[in-house]
Amino acid sequence: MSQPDTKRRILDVAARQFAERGYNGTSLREIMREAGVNVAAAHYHFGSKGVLYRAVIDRFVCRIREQRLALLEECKRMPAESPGLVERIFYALFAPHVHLLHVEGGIEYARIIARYASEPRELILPLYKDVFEPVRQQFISELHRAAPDLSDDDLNRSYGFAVAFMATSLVDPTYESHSGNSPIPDDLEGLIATLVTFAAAGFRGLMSERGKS
Amino acid sequence: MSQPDTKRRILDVAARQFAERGYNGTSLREIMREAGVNVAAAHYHFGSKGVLYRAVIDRFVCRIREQRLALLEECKRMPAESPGLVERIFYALFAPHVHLLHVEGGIEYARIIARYASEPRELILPLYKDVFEPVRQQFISELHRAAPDLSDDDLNRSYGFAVAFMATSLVDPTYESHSGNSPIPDDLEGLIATLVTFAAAGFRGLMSERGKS
DNA sequence: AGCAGATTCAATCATGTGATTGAATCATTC
DNA sequence: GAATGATTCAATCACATGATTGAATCTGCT
Repeated sequence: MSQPDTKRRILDVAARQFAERGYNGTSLREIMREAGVNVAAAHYHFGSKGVLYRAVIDRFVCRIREQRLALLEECKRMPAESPGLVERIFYALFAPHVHLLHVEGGIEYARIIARYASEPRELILPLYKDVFEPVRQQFISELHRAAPDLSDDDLNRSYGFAVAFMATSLVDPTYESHSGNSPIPDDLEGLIATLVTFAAAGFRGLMSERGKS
Repeated sequence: MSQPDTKRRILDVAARQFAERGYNGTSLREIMREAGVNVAAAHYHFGSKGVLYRAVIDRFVCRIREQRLALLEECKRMPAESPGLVERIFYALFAPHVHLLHVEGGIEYARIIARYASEPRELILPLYKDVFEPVRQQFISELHRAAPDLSDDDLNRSYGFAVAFMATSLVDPTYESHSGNSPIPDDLEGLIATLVTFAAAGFRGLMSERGKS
């Protein structure tokens, strides 16, 4: 390679711009200008804008999936009635995502994921089928084991709630305008603890509410 | 007017398309084609694409704000130690939004709000300052009254969590692919109850967690 | 040195974009 | 029924978009 690591530089700049303005709000030309490369290089290395988008995500999505499933595996070895099981399940969901923020490029990934549901369907659907849906099923079945009385609908909703506020809490564009701080604190472990406490308590709230009548 | 209610038809079609593909994914030409009107009509009636987007939102955003503040007013008249106060606060946040789904055009509005944070900054920032931020402050101060020991950070996070999963739970594009159902159930009251239970329990979980050490 | 394959480049294609213009059409009022 | 103002229209502007091409350049190998 003449330029050192052109491909990597494209990926870095693309990640930042996709995170900032979304897929439709970002143009290949703008990416390549910031990366200092010709527009054709993007097509040479990736083939199309859509493939580039997917490549940006693929740099992180697999590692985080592995970490989640590994943590979930530990949960599976716990008895269903273990006192902290629900907390551990949500920890397995949140921790790998939050820990990514201390990794180079992790913030960009988190912001891309936060706007994931708003991106063009044809872009996100294959990603969902390949990666997110299998993970989701594992979590749902583990949540079911922890709360066998909850309906499928309640389980699906709870998981959706957790994913939703995990993703958006890290990137809330309004957070800085009311609180002075960035939505991403220095104390990542504290943030994870807050996420886990809220999600587990909410989930347990549903459990006891359904147990009433 | 020659065509009956051209302006209204533009707003309806624009709402559907903005909800489906977002601001950058939607073109004026596509809107006007579906509405059966000339492109220039959009500029005649609204002035620009950005103003049209704002007009689409403004049709609903005020009514829902009034409803929220009215419900919150009732909370303010309750003593801080009232047993169901937290639930009523979150009810005031969720119910007006969910009830919108039974109103003509309400689903489109909900979907637009769900992708709100992903839209271009210059579009959403004025809307946030004008409408969402004042409402947010009222809710935060009421949550503070219900939980005086929680830090500002916890209050801000809790409110952000609640808004996040309220908005996304109604429009999750993947919901139909795992559960058979639409994310919007027939039983809106049941959905509201689920949202309230989860949010209030999560919030109370934070309260008791912070009270420990 | 010279070859071959990988990489980068400027230039261009076809299409789509928001916006604007000025003429045509409509509805209303006197 | 003519005049007036509101509305709609086809046509066009200036520019941005993703993609492609073929020539130039670089790199590593013999």
